[in-house]
Formats: sequence, C-alpha cells, structure tokens
Amino acid sequence: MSTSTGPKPAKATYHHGDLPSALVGAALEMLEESGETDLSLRGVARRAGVSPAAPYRHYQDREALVSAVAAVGYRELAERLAAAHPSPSTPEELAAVATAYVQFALERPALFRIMFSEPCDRDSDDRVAATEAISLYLRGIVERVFAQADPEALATAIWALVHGLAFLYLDGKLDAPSPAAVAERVTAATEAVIAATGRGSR
Amino acid sequence: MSTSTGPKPAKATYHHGDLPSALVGAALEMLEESGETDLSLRGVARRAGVSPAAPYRHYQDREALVSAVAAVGYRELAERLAAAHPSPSTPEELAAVATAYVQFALERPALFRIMFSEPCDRDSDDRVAATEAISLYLRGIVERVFAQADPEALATAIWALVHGLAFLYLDGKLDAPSPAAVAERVTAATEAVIAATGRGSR
DNA sequence: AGTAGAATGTTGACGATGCTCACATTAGGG
DNA sequence: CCCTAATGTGAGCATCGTCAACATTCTACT
Repeated sequence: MSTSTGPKPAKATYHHGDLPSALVGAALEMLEESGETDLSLRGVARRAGVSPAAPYRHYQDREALVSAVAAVGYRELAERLAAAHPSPSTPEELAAVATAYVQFALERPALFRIMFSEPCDRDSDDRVAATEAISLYLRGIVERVFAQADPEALATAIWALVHGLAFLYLDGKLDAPSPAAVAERVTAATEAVIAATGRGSR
Repeated sequence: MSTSTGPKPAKATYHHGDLPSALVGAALEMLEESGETDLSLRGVARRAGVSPAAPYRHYQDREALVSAVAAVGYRELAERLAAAHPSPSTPEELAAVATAYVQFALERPALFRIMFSEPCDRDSDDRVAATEAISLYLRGIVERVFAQADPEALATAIWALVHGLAFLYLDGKLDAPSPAAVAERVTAATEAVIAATGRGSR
C-alpha cells in the first residue's frame, strides 16, 4: 500500500500523491508544535503546501479532517497503552496502563483534546470504531484481571477515573509537578478502585 | 416570559445599563438553547442588542467573556451540588452529590464544556477561584466522611471519577439511556471507590 | 497510440468572525 | 451648565470555512 510514510523527495507530480494523509500529518505536526487545539483548515492546507480549497477534495468538512486526526490519535493511544503492558493481568499492570493513558494526555494535550473535546461522533466511522476499540480493550483487561459479576461497570469506572484525571490535569485543576508524581497519583487512585470491586464480589 | 432580567421594555438609556452581565446572560441563553459550544462574540453582542464592538468595553477578549460565562457555570454547579446535599457525611450522601455533578453536565452540556474545555486559566481570576471553591468543597466532604490518612488523594480520585464519567457521557462514549440509569452507575462507581479507601486503612 | 472523462488542485469570491480604530453619545462631577 | 471620561457605534482589516468555476493531471477505453 502506501510506501510507509514515503519520503517526499521532489514534487514529481503536480498532484500531491497522497494529500489525505499529508493533511493529517501536517495537522498532527501543528498540534504537537503549538499546543493549540484549534486547527484551521487553511493552516493545515498551507502547511501541506496546497491551496485552501484542496482539502475539500478529500474531506467533506473541516470537521471530517479533524475526525481523521482524532482517529490517528486513538490509534496511537491504543499503541501507547499496549506498550505500557501488552496484556495486563494484575492490578499493578493495570495501573501501568492507566498511567500510560494519563501520560499520553499530558504529553500530547492538543491531540488528546481534539480526540475528546468535539461533540461529534455520528459522522465519522473511524472515530467511533477507534473508541469502540479502546472500550473493548479495557473491558477485556478488566474481565481477565477480575472475574467478577459486572466487569463492564468496573471497566467504566476505571476508564472514567483515568479520563477524568487526565482532563483535570490538562485543565490545570490539579497540579502536575512531575511525571513521576502523576504516575504515583494515578496508580494510587486506580488501585483504590480495584481494591474496592475486587473485594466486593470475589 | 422572562421575569428576572427585564424583558426589554424600552431602551430607556442608550447606554445599556449593565452590559457585562447582559452579555453573560445572553451567552448563557444561547448555550442552553443551541447546545453548541462555540460562542461567537458577535452573536452574543447581537443577542444583547449591541454592536459587535461593544463587548470590548467590558471584556478584553472573547476569551474573557467566555471565562466570565464559565465562572457563572462554576457557581451554578456549586449550587447544584449543595442542593443535592448541603453537607454530606455518609457515603450515600456523597454519592448523591456525585450524581448531581454528572447530571449537571448532562443537562447543560454546552456550559459544562465551556467550563472545562478551554485550556485557559491564568487569565481569569473568577475561574480559578471558582474551581478552587469546588475543590475545597469536595475535599471538605471527604475529610468529614472519611477520617483517613490521605483525604486529598481520595478527593482527587472521586472528582476525577465523576468528571470522567461526565465527559464520557457527554462524548457519547457511554450510553446514557435514562437519568436514573446514569445515577445508578455513578452511585455504583462512587461507592466502589469509597468502599476501597474506607476500609483500606492504609 | 490517443483521447474522453474522472480525479485532483487552483483562483476567486461570499459571508462570518475576532479585533482595532476613529467617532458619536451619554452620564456625572467641577 | 459644560467638560471629561465612560460607554456604544461604524467602518475596516485579516482570517476563516466553504463553494463554484476553471485548470491540470491521471486512467481507462477504443
């Protein structure tokens, strides 16, 4: 398929080659650099070296572009979680995954905001699928770690906990002195929840 | 008919009287009506019956206006929590407050998003003060309910849990079939956390 | 091959927005 | 009673999202 982020040696063709992913790439770069969450379609096009109207050949909306960016974010989040531990089966390993979630949010705040801040969903299959994947992943972990009556409830609680922690940090409602301190806090909170439900129906 | 804020009997004075709060009021109305989170300064001015440049006499920025709106939101959230239970001292009462938090978010999604979605904080004293108040309120409850070693950690965990739940509902990551179901879910999750730390006796 | 037609990209334009300036109006204090 | 500061207005600039008309390139069919 695509030449794995094919190097762009020279603009051999006047047709950009792969504008859709070039746009998403440009958008991601801009998000990382500026920390700003408002992507302008024109800005992205500019960065990709095309005219302001070019993106409309590939994305119906500005929103569609943003959704595509968010989808990439979801995929990278998933990778990150998997990297924290490929298949957690103890509370400690689960806590590691939870910490990875929050750290992802702190390291790439703009992207994280894009992923969750927009109300839309119905329009983008990518996005829905991606969040579905995360949800299933989490539930799978919980089911594996705790053989209890209502894994969905626990999975939800943990996701919410971690998600809320991430946003509160992002919004400066909690101080984040150092990554280590954050990790500790996340671990403590996560294990508290685990302890609760583990005891409940075990 | 609206009662408290004078309908619009006659523009007695050409100077609007109290434009700052009129603007905030207009903004709040727009948020409730349209569910949209993007307030345009011009739109708010239009609704308040003034020219697009008028707001700048009272707010430095569009952001400053939004921050003022958010501050009102924080105050109303605080009222709502207090209404759920003025001074909770049992896990059940705490759960009621937690549920109120999530319900506030679901009932006034646009306002809730405004309150938390914007990265800003340094610029608006109102906002900082308001969130500080919520934070202290929560911590106070936790300290009263649980005489344990680290009330701050628990307070943080509960806030994050509730906050995350609210956002996941808002973003459609969790289904919210009925308010009752939401309340049940929130209660369950909250009590799980409470049970953990309550008897954890770290 | 050569050409028609679909893809893709560009220009130019429209309306809306945030924001600023110069100007008009009003409210109060000397 | 008028002068000054506070407040609101109007016009204007740069940017943005989006569209329609036009230009260029790629693909496929004969």
